[in-house]
Amino acid sequence: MPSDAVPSDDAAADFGAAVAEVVRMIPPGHVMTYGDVAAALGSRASRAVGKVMAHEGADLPWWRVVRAGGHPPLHHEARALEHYRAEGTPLVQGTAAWRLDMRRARWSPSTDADDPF
DNA sequence: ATTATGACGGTTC
DNA sequence: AGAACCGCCATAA
Repeated sequence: MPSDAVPSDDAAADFGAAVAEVVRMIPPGHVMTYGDVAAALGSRASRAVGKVMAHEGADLPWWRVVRAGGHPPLHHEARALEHYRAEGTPLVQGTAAWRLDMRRARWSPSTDADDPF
């Protein structure tokens, strides 16, 4: 049965696993934009990243992945806010809304550079 | 191959 | 600040 393998599952898991890996290495108190995550994979598929999160993000700290500009993931801002306050993510106050302080919250995988290659 | 969609990004009005 | 439009990439049908 090993000769069968699972091509379709492998192909999708490649991008999905890459996204999951990057998201999992984001430290608390910091966030990455969908575009940054995609850029870390060498792609610009910010949308594909979001789709992966929606599908496999159930096991990932999805709240550490936000949109550009400092806005949290759509349909999840309330839940994300709880996590940000709990982890000490720098937030900025608005008149009727809040946003992340990208200047401090934005983080990059190269910052911690655990990757030898 | 083609079409439509998506937890997006950026620009423009 | 909010809405509209286009661009970009990956996935599903």
